[in-house]
Amino acid sequence: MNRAEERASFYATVYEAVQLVPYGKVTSYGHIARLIQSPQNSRRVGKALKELPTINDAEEQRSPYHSDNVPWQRVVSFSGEIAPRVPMEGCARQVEKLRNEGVDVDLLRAKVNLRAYGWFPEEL
DNA sequence: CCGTTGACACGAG
DNA sequence: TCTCGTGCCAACG
Repeated sequence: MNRAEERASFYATVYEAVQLVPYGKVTSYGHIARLIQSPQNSRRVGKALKELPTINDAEEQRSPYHSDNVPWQRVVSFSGEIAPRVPMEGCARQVEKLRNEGVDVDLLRAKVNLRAYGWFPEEL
């Protein structure tokens, strides 16, 4: 497998795992990494989500995964904090999406209570 | 080859 | 709780 193929494979695995996170629940980047048997790659999970195409770009990129069928908003930091990013707009969208599905978000800290909304199964 | 970056994790204090 | 330091690892210049 060359590098591009390895990357596509890794990303697809990440997206499939993220699709398993239940509506109204959240998990962490590190947990997704563990679920896909790649515990050292939590940072890369974030990278994969960052590069998740929009539904419009998906077709052109031949990608079956896009921001409308992968619940990217359900992945947060290990502390429950919603990862800040530039542009900050993305972060705000994540907060809104979570609130729309009933997840309480501490708006001041941009943080979710993992004890109430966390989803951390040992295995798939 | 090296240094820097980044939607991260985690344990010490 | 919260701040820091350290570990990780692909991607880029």
